[in-house]
Amino acid sequence: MSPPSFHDAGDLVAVLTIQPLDRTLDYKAPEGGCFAGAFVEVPLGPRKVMGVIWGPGQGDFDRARIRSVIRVLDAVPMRQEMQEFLTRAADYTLTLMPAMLRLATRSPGLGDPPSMRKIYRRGEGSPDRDTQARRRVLEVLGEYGGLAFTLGELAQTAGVSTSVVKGLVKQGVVREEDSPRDLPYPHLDPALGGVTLAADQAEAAATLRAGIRSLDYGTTLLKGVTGSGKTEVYLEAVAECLAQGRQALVLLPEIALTAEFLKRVEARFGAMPTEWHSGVTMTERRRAWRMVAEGGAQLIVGARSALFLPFRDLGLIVVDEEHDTSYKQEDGVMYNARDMAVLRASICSARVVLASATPCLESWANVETGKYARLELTSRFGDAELPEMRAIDMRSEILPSNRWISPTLQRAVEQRLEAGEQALIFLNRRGYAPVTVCRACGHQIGCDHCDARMVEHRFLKRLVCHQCGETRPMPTICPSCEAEDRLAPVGPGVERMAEETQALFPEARLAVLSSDLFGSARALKAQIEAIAAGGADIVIGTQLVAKGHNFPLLTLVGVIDADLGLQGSDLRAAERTFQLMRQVAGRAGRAERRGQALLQTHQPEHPVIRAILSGDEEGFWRAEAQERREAGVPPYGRMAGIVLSSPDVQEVFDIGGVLARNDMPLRQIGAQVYGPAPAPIARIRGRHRVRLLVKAPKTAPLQPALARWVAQVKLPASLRLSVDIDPQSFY
DNA sequence: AGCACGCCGACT
DNA sequence: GTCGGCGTGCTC
Repeated sequence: MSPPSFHDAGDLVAVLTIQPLDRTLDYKAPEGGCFAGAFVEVPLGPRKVMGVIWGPGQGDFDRARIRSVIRVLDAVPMRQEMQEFLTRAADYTLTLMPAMLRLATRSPGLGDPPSMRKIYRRGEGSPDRDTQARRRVLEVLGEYGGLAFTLGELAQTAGVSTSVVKGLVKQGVVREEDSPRDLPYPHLDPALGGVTLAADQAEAAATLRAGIRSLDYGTTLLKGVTGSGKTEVYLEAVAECLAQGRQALVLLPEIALTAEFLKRVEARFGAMPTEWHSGVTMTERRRAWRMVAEGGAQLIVGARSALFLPFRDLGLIVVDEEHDTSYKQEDGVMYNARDMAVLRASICSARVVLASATPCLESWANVETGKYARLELTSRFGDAELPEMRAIDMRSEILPSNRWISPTLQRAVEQRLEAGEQALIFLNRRGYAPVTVCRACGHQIGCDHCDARMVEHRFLKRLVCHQCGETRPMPTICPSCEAEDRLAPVGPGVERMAEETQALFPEARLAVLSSDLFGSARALKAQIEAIAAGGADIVIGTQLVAKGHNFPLLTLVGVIDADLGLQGSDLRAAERTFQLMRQVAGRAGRAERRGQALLQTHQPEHPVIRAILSGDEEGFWRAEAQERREAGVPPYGRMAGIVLSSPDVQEVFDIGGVLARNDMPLRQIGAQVYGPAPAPIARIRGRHRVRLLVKAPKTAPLQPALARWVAQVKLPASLRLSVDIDPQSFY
């Protein structure tokens, strides 16, 4: 079915632009006509903007004032399924269409003609004078029969200067041609051998392969403990998808994980896949975007934004570590990549594999209702067992003040060091100390722009606001009472744990893994590899270490504060703690040696801690599901967060109050409003923030009701309103 | 998002 | 009388 075309004189087209208007605008079709989906440039007021031909014109605007599309851009037109995906994603997240369109056009130079470069290949005849340098150039060209080189490549391979090549070009012996700079990616061979799969892996892989062959939509939760070989299994699904000639997408929660994954893909398919994330250069990004559209990229590995790439024929989306909270975009367009993956796949008849050792409750619930299929891998690869889990009851440990490593944990670390093994000290808190307090007046140093405390980073010798990123040098004088040298760190962060660990084990080699200590993903990756190779005795890390890195020598995990995530009244606190603790514990004992995880806790009888220790996963989820069902919260009810922000405190509370009082549209669908209350961070970058929460029954049409509700109130220009469907966290 | 239009305070 | 503050509204 070809897209509608607009080729007659006087044809009107509706154009969706990337300007934040909540509707399309009519234009006259360009000279030479256009098809629906074409990327175009249109005049808008005094400017030219990019847009997409969305369909036939509405015809509700004064014809005399309608202007013409300026030109059709040289890019593969947007497919109908992408239009549908963007529309439905916008409806779901209550986002204006132009914002969705911007997500789908994140390619540099989208409108430019294909960028060209000079390439060199064998021409006719032989050179006038035969020199050694010239002969080498021709040898190289002969050796790689017919292959083209860039000037630099050719000169370097032949070991001559570029002027030799230029000389040969002049005589026509070497031919110079223009070639598009954006070339297809190397071919991945799905038939190339993988590793031998264990019985349960092979069975799961066969099921996934059959799903791919169905050419129909379907989502499968692939659950397997750390080390059970989920990656090998879903790579089989990728292989089947590539064999069908369709494209595959693998989403990873963390850029730092891509390097390791790329290597595994190369080992499995004989070439590197296409990368897409914030660390990819502009040129590579342009090539990737074009090749995804043209079909010159078979497998894309990337961050959540890769969901909006212009796939030609997408057959499979893998969401690795599907429970990971970083899949939820929290600013700009607020979407959950896991849910959007399912939506996208359902539109283009693709399969989805959600892989995790600790799936989120939403996915469990979807399995239960039959929306998702479930596959489980039980055996750990190489017969490694799950670590032994034990609590250290901090109420009976004797510790000096400002110390956090209990004698019990200290002894355990000692034993591992003596055995030549690695230990991990885990604390999910960056920096040196979370609070800096003045001993003279009790003042706690806070950020000037946010209602958050400044965190001391001794490594940087600065105070850092973890909310807005604002930093300032570590003061020596209390900003409140001006007492000198009375500022003291309170509480532990990883940097402080490193200090304590070094004092306890002066001989040990330490490595600190915290996201803020690395300038680049590359530096982090190098450090991780060094640790894996035995370059450290004790690793001290934040949740960064929980994310799927392999440390084969690591046999002990000590969790400094297992209660940390249980504080606050966050709906998902229990779930998060359970997942994080299990993942961190999963770092221990991968190969031959069984690992041990020790959890320092003040409440060993807390149901979550007990569930973690007993390993009764099903029991934990059953209890958690029961509680949420009773409370009518996700996944058994629906929620939305509305954040109002303004430089004026009075204004946010006033408007928040007005919204709360005019809740008729919500009451009509059986929903309730809570608030307004100060948002979790009551002030960010000088803007005061107020939050309202909406709770609705599972089947209620929440989004249209929210839209009607918000539309009742006239918002002042200084006030910003953002709607977050399915918020991840709320206090 | 830009950018113009438009209605009220301190200046040549 | 005019220049310019940024609140409000439009862009096919």
